[in-house]
Amino acid sequence: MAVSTGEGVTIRDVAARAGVSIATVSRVLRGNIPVSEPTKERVLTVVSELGYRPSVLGRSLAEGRHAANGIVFPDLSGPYYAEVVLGYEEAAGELGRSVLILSTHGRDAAPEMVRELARRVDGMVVLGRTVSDEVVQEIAARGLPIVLLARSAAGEVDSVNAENVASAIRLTEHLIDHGHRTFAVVGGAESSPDTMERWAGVRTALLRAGLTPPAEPVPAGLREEEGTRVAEDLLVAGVPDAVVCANDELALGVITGLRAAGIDVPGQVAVTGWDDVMAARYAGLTTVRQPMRELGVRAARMLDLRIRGDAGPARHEVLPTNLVVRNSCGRHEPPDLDRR
Amino acid sequence: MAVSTGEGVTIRDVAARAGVSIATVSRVLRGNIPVSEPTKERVLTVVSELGYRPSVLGRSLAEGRHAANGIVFPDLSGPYYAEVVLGYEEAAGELGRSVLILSTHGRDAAPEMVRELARRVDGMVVLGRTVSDEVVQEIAARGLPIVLLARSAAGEVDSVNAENVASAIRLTEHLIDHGHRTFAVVGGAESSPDTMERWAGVRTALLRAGLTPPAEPVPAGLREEEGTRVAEDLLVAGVPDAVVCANDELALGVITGLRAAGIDVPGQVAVTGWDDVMAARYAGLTTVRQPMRELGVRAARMLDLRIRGDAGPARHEVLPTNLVVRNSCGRHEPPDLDRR
DNA sequence: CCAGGTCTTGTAACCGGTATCAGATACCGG
DNA sequence: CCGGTATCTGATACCGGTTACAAGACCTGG
Repeated sequence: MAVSTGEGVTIRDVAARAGVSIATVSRVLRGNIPVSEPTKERVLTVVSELGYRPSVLGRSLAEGRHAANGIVFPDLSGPYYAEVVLGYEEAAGELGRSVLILSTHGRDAAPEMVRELARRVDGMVVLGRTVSDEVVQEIAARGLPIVLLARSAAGEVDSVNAENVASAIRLTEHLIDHGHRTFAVVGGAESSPDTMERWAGVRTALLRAGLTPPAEPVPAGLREEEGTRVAEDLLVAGVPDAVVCANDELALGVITGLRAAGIDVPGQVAVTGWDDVMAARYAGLTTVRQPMRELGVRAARMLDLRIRGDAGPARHEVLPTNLVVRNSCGRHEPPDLDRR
Repeated sequence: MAVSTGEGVTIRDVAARAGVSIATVSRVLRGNIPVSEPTKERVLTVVSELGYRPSVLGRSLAEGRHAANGIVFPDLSGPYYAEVVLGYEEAAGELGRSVLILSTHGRDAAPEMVRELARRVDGMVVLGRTVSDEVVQEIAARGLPIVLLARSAAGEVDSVNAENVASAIRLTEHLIDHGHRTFAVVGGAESSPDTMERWAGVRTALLRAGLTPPAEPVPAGLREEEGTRVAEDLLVAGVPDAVVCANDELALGVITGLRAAGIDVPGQVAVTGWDDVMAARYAGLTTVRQPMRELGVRAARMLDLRIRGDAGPARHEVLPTNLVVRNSCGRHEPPDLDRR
């Protein structure tokens, strides 16, 4: 009979009750070394009687691995990181690995928290600029597989990124086609390598068209409130033809701010975002969609390869993105509100 | 000099180099048992020379605890779960605990995955109806602290919930004030205890007003596409005055579907959601806001108490929610687009 | 000068598994 | 009937920590 739910039952209990040594129990359970049929059966019977399940800790200590992956991200607010993490968890789960998450929230203790995480996993994904390159290098040098996501590759470390430059060029060309001539770019800056690439794309397209790119991005956090604040600043500094924002939340905030001041969007100013979050559809925001979930999935698979011992030079994957044209960049005929 | 980055350095290496026993090293590092000043200093010197950091696995095995919490949720898509998880991670992090996540995705293997998670943590939060009560009870019976979130309390288990009934009554009364008389409720059903409570509230308010509540909710998953599908069904079955949806995504889908068929929302039909996601603001959706992040924080704290050995009867926290009136329930003067 | 107490430290037994090595048993052909 | 070889299995040394127990050094008061 099942004596208990299995809590506290150790391999020694099973061995004693089955009249075998712990080594034999281990062999039966792992299945990698042959055990005679009658013995195997006896052990399995006892295992199910006692509800025995090997301790994860004991096994991990003996095998020297955790069967767990980590992922570090700045924050989960906004759909972007949440989707990436979800894709990551799903893929990692299918590969039989648990997932430890760590959100840095820009805390000062972030490097120490990341190091701590590194001691609990067999490999980890670092999302965006959550910790410095030094910390990443230090951990990688220790032999822990790392995959960088949405972050320029540092040294010999694998990375997964969404395509930024080409999409930014397409987006900017579209705006130019609408007749827009003066541009502002908002948000991002060095804290986010992704946005730097986008701004480079915008710059390239403008120069190609013989237009003057903005000197530098208007500083702003990647949140709605920041967008409305920036809108007010733009009203004072002079409103450009087009405002290209680092992400959708920011763009939506800018639109709200401009409209509150009586400015017609897109009549007087075009505004664009990045990511294609759900609210972007309802606000008619022109934006660029990136395969958020897929980014997480790819990172998980890439990491798994390394954990399984795959060597070789660093790999860098770049996933394609899509320009999604809606109304906020200027009216089209007929107004296009679908998801494209 | 620092010989290495600390990888592979064990307590025995430190002990040997400092000329003491491993017990002494352990004592110095834990600080719970006095060690003479000169010895302590010598040990600490070696520790920093070698960059020694105790193994998480070794320590956990010896102490019989993981210093990690788990959280189980159905999915991360949509802001609701993401925000809850984020709040949870933040609070747990401050309490010095790592966070393991598990998304069930409605997989058949979910119970087994949850059991596996349970073997890796000191306690866990179960969100919504991800696994059956039996599994929850089984794990709780094993002595593992569990907190249920957004799920009716099963037996003697702690729980955190957002208030549902009173808000549903307020929402319904508001719709009745608008003059709506026939109602449909969409989505949820038994798979989500939260929605059952909401429907009970709707029912109560309708009965109080002498109106006939809908026999049962229109079945639908909690996603936009499901909403547009339901809208089509409603067109055939006859459109009610008001459609109360289980969450915002669903409501937005319904609105899209109805408008595509030429129905005026809110002119001909009122539609409401639940959660107050970002898109709800841009779509002018009347909804109920729940403190998603705070739910996660409370669950983490409650769990931590239990892990620290706090006994006593099961606790149940209920957090307040807010009715957020916008346009989708009927025109107000002046149209109210703010967040309220 | 000695019994008894305090401080400090080392020894070794855990925690719960895995894996190596060697011994026991059964089977084989010569 | 015997040595040699597979096949199974047990004993035990790990993995890297924590901690109970005991012992040695030193100090104190009677």
